[in-house]
Amino acid sequence: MPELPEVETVRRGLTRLVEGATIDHVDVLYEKMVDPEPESFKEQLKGKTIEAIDRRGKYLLFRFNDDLTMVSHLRMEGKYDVQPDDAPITKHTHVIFHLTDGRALRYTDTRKFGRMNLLKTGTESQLIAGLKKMGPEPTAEALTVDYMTKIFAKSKKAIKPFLLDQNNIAGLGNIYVDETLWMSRINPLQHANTIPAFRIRQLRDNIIKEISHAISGHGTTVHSFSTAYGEAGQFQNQLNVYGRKGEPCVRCGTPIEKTKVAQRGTHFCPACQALQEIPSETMVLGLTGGIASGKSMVSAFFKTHGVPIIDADQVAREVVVPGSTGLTQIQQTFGWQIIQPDGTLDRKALGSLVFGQPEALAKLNAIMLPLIQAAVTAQMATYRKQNVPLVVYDAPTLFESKGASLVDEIMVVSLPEDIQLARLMARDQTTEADAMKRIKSQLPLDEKIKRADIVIDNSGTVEKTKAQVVKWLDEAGFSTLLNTAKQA
DNA sequence: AAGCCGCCCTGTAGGC
DNA sequence: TGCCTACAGGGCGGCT
Repeated sequence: MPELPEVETVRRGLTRLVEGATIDHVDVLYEKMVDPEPESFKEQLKGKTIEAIDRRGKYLLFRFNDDLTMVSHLRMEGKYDVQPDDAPITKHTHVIFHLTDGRALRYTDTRKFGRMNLLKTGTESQLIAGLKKMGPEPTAEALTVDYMTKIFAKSKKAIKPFLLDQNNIAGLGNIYVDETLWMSRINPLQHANTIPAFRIRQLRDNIIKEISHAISGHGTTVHSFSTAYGEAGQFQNQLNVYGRKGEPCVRCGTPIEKTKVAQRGTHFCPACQALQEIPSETMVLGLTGGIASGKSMVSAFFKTHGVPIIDADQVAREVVVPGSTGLTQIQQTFGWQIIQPDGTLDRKALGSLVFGQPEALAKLNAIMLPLIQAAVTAQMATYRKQNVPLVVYDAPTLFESKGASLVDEIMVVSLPEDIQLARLMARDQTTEADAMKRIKSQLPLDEKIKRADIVIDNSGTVEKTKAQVVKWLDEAGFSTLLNTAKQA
């Protein structure tokens, strides 16, 4: 089912194959496919040369000499291919453009949904209903934050059919809508006018990014799409939710669900993309990274800009202070030996009990993780109530401790392993073997990067790292925070 | 006016 | 094995 990236892939392929070619004559085998009626359609195209092939949204625009344009929509299954003129025709071939060079450009379409309209060049944007009202192309230049904000405020529609509507944004279809909503953590049923400003911005960035990546990957092959060369696209290997019903969410591990929204099969993660009854304008940024990666420095940098920090390590200590239910549960599970004479938790003793003991560690996690999650969620709720624009959740084990679905965006501080090793050895005065063991005990960096929205490269100077954070703050719409810090 | 639904088509997967 | 139904989904026309 071609969406914009597939149509663009077809356009590029066809341009290489038939630009400059001249039509000898045309056969129309399925009359309803063309407009005007076949006799006039064939007559007008006789002897015309293909000067260029353009695209607008999911429409192809064949430009001929003498101000003639053919608007072609592939709909669900339409395909073009170029064959020697005498090659046998297949069952679902409906239109054949015989070229003067002995080849033929053929249009095949099993379900006959595609349409071709022939008209005077320049009139197509008025005469073709779909082109007349079509929204901007999903590029950084055409799809502005201002425009998005304006159209979202005006519509009560569920976001899924809203994005499928070509009058709002050109080129998105069922697959890329599911994908970009997952990337942006928006429930497909969320009403457009209830989506907070920071999420609109995320969604815009993700749409632009996803469409351009898909074009680079020559489109997605699901069911039947193939390029003009008859090759399959590559992008289906990069889909995160579409067609992945029941498989774990790449980000948080919750099984992907499939439902029906606006008559369309709809895939989403029920944890990451929860429906927001009372949408919050507060954005929570999850900050993580490997040991000695420089995450703490980035966290401190946010703090100097007045961004509140929720510190996962600190919360983990708070939920086991003397008298807490957390400490009681741990004592009941592991015995009095983990309680010090002053009533506090003996971390060293507990550590040695669970180190290298998967079962004991699982028991400890079963006690700790829900307590930490509850405490963190409560802190987030407080900030939301105060309408704080940005909060950072600083969590070294964000993914391992199931924190990924609690946050709105994930930033990973990244460092090549050799530099990380050197920094860790210098910081903690440990041996190489010991430092390596600790690095290897964590989720691998490339796995974290795969699940991240933003990666901060900390292999350079501190200033270079900070500059990347400043750039993100600016692009994410928090430039006022930067100004505040400068004045302070 | 905005939003919802059925229709256009055919092949295929899954249930019984 | 075969028959039946549901499903795939882009865009448009018609209805509320």
